[in-house]
Amino acid sequence: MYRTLVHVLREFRGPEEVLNVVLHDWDVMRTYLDTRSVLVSHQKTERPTIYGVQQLRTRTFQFIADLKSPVQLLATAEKTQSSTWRLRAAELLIDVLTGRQMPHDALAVLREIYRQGLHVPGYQQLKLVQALAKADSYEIANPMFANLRKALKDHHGQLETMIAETGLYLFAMQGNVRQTQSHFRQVRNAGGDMQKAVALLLHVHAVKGDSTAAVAVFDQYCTENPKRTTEQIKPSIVHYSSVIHAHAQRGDREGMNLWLQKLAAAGHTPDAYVYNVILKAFAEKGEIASMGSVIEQMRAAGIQPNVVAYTTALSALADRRDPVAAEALFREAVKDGIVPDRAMLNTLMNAHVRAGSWRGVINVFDYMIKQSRERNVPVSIVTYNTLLKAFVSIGAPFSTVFRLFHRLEEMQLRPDQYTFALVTQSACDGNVMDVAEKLYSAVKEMARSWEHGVSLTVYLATIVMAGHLKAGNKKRARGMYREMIELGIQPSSVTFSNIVKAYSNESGETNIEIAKQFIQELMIVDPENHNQDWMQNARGAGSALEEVYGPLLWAYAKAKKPGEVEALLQELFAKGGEPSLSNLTALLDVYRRTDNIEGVREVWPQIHKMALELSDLGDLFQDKSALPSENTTRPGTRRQANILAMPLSIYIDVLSSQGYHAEVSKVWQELRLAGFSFDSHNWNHLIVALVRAGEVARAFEVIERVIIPFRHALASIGVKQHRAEPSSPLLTDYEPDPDELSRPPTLWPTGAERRAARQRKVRRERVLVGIVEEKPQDFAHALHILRQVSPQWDQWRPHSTALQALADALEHLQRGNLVQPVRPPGATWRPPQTLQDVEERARKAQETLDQIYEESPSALEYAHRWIDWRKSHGEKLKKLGLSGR
DNA sequence: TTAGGGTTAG
Repeated sequence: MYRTLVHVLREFRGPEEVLNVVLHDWDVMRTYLDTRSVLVSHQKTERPTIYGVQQLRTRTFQFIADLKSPVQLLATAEKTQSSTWRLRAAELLIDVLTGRQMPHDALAVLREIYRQGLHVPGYQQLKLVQALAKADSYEIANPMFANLRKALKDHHGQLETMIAETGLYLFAMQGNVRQTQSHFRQVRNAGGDMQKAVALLLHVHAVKGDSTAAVAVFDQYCTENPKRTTEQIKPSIVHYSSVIHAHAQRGDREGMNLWLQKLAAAGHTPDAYVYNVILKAFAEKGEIASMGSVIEQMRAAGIQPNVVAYTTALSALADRRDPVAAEALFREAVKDGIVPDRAMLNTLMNAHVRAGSWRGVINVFDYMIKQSRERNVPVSIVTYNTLLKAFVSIGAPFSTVFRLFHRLEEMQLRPDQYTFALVTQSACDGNVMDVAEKLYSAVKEMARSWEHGVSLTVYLATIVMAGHLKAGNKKRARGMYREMIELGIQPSSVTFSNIVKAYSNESGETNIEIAKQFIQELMIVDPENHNQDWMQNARGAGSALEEVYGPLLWAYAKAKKPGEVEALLQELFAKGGEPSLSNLTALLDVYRRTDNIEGVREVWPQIHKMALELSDLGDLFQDKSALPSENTTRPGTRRQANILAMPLSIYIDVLSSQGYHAEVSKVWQELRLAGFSFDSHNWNHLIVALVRAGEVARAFEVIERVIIPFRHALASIGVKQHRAEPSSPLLTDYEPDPDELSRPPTLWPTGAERRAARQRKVRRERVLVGIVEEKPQDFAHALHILRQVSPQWDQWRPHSTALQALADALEHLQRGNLVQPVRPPGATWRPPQTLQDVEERARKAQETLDQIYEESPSALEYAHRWIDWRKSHGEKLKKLGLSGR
């Protein structure tokens, strides 16, 4: 009867009337609705005949959740309803909202009823703490739990058990091992639910990546053997999956496989959670192809990838700095029926942040703000942290970042450890180390009590230490390192990498030797002290080794010491490291610097092959055509497949300087056909290579047809001031503005450009004095401005080495000479033999000049400007030695 | 489906 009544009321009177009737008949209704009632908690297992109870409960909750503003309703009721009514309403609303994972709405209800001088029972509040913890809102959940525990400390029985269980949940989710263990004992002693308790104890070790501890807990408390001790339980799939998670978290694939086998042997089939843990392990290692096959397996097993699986895959694409692939996958997810949530949108936004796609960042952010207004749910600190990261990467002045940081508090958003890390990073970048130290101390102080939900991590300590190293203050860096050890913070491979980098980058043999010695000491295995814990991370020991050895490898490469590079690589591989794009490129570079063409020819194919494997994203997509194609003339929208850019520049440079011009052209074509894209450095190297090949007209053409249009297209993307309210989080949903591409290319520095540059400078200064205040409501405003004053397109220009080569060639042609190709060692060049020869060459030189005038007028102007500039600055240039780019 | 998975910092 109630089921029918509730439906009819909802249909004809709306959700408010549903609530009214439920509260009016509360004495009866609570039997069906209250979680603590016998009917609800046992109906599933013991009273299957009254299954309608579950339906009534689900539907009623759903209808009540449809209320526009529960807080408003309670506020109005203050004048019209009794305190009993209001209290019941609050309890019910909190039940409904926590149950539907809307803890922040539930919190608003709690605050309102508290304002009215009424108090909700501890049960609902503890449930709310758990829901907040599940939503990662520890900064709210922790103080709330601390207060509740104090207020309820005299209660015994059920509530006491629930306090212990809530604490267990809260600390397990946060990875607080000590508190989790202590609450686990409390739950056990109070006779709480051991299935849940063991799962949470396993979970805390999983979060920490401590697989040894997880296995120990499993062995102690779980057994498939029916003869169990009183404290043992029969493990469920949840327990197995936590142990798998623990292994995944430290990048231990063998351990994962072993526990997958155990899970299967116990009669379980991997579910969505298990698959997602595996997926995450591959995502961390950047193994896109493996992720593709896991997703395929999921589908074959009848488990459709859900929003979590897609978010995991998106984060792998964000790590690759590939926002276009991320957008394509996001689109495929939506097509697949996924409803994107906050985490998924944050990940998409982060993909843009990592790639420096500022327009994409602002678009997703604006979309999320719009959504949050419509749904009346505030945007979380995670989103603001991601935006803050954009400010830090674009190089926003510290004053700007600091203002934004303070604004967060005004907006009642609590900064967390990520926020502090980002602001501290900005302080280090701005070389205000005393401020960085102060921020560090503030976090250290907060971390002393768990209530703040902020912990002092290896990230923050590494940021500050690296800041001191970059400022050249080794003494303070050492101090920070000592403090890490004293506080029991395990330094990571990144910490060590920064130390190695600092010494490797300094000139002088001693420093490089110190760096080498430092690594040797790190590698000494002492099982007693567990002193190699730094190697354990989700990306695996190989990646940790790579991070530590990397800076030294490059230092030896720059110092032209191929023997040292080779020896170090061998050592790295012997220790368990693997050939990577980065370490092979260091080897390629040292061979280039020492003119070792055989070495180059040996390494390049390995790099090429590796890049092909790494850049293959196809497996991730169901629809293989979902990825936008290459070779579009619009640089902002190309898939970022430029992982080969640096080794390619090195390779081209070697080949062309040794006279192997046909090979340059061959490799360029091959890579283009394979779908790789080239960056500005590649094109500039190609210009130099073409001049070395005697192909001067084609060298000019590269500037005319590639560099200038790219520069122009990228520059004009920043021109638009207007920010429309986005209807989609995807940039690719917007038609490109035809104006952006059709405007004729301009040269720098023409009058107009110079004016524009001046304006940018003025605007940048306005940013410095606090553009943040201009639109206080709009957090992304400063980024919107910065994006325009900090032009990423500036690298799309002819570099000085390219201009130098072109200018030389031009003058050579103008004197009537042909530009002779560089020849391979041993090949001979025949000088002109007769007068006819000379005339013929002069005629050809004139032809080339004509062709350049005809086809590349803008490029030619660049070269002329360079020649003029070189004449006036010739002496200075000689002194400077005309360094590289 | 009230125990487990995804988002942000070096």
